Amino acid sequence: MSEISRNGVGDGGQAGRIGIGLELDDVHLKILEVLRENGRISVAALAERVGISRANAYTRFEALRADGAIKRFTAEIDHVRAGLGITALIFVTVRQQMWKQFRAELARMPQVEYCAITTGQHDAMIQVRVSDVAEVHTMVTDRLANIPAVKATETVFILDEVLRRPYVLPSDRARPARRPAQETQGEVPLGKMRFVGASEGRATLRKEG
Amino acid sequence: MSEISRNGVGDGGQAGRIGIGLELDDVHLKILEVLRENGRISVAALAERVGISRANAYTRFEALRADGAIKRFTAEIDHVRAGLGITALIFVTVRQQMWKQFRAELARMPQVEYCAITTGQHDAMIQVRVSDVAEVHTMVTDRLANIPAVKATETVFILDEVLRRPYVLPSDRARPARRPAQETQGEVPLGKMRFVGASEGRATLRKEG
DNA sequence: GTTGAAATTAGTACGAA
DNA sequence: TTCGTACTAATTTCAAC
Repeated sequence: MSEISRNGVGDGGQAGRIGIGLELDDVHLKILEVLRENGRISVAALAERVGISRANAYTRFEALRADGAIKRFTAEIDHVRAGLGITALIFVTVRQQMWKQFRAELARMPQVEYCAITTGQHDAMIQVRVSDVAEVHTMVTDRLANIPAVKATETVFILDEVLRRPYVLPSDRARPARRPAQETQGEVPLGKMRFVGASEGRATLRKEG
Repeated sequence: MSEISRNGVGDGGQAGRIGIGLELDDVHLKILEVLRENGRISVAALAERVGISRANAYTRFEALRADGAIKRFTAEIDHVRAGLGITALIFVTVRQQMWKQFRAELARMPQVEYCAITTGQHDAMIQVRVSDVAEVHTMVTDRLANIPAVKATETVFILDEVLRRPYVLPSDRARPARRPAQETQGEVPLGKMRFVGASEGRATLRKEG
């Protein structure tokens, strides 16, 4: 139910300022690294693992929280054990200028775990978790189809979740500089690698919601 | 990097056993509910919020952990503030019987936050977080395209993440029984609601990886 | 499954480097 | 800023009920 940060594709090129507030240094990143693996670690143990004093750890911990770099702490739950063995992705085409309504309806659907607005053929992708396949059908034909904002949907099932990392951090990609790209440029069938941009009028969608 | 549980679409219809081990009752679910919102809450405070004794809370907390219903605790990090402002979805068509290789390569790509095997037109969806759009291009044409297992890709960008719930739980959908479906059946353009099954041979893919 | 008291640990405050 | 220490509050453990 929480609004989360925007991934401005438009302003991403400039990069530069990481946050309006806190400037994250290596120590901050290391704290985040530890915390995403073990969200329940004590600040004392955190300080030791990062190699700073307890007082410093408390200060930085609070700063990261206050700044919003850490949004919240959560338990990762095994949805299958919790009785929600079915996961589906529903790609939604949304009628323009009806995003506010769409978002409001989403908030009222507890089965929805994630929703992102995307470029490409569809306008949004939502991930739902339910107990059986019939419920997916009910959701799509009963709930989504009744939202005027929804023009069309396409549903696929998730057969297996191969990989889930708590959160990717910049420090993860400690690659030795940028790799020379020409080693592959010649032999790779680039034609099979499609990038799908937004359809017309989508650039303004974010402002409406 | 962690393998996570399978969502067996095939065995989902039978439902029934939630986990081999622990049978989750209402108290367990309430504990999970609290924990997914606040992963750092003390067990003492948890006990109070759930309405049980502390000793009981400790017992159940440990049981949930041991059983695997709680997989881990993690900090939700604002990727934009962390310097990874670009999120993209890459839909991948994987050459059959090369899943093991595909998974191995995935594990070596730190930008990948999530990967799921899906039914439908493509075989897998991966979500990546990077600092700029150029890095997406590099990833797709440089890394993914070099994996023999990858037949084709389709990339879309995430413009906005509208909703993210820590984890959906069965107790969320406290709907008053099953809603009568006929109220909508007549008027909804069901033709616009597509369900996309797996292409041939996909049913066996999970065993290979 | 609950309560209460001991042992441990966490969180705060503050002076010094 | 960061560190180290001392102080206070809270949590966890363990016992008996």
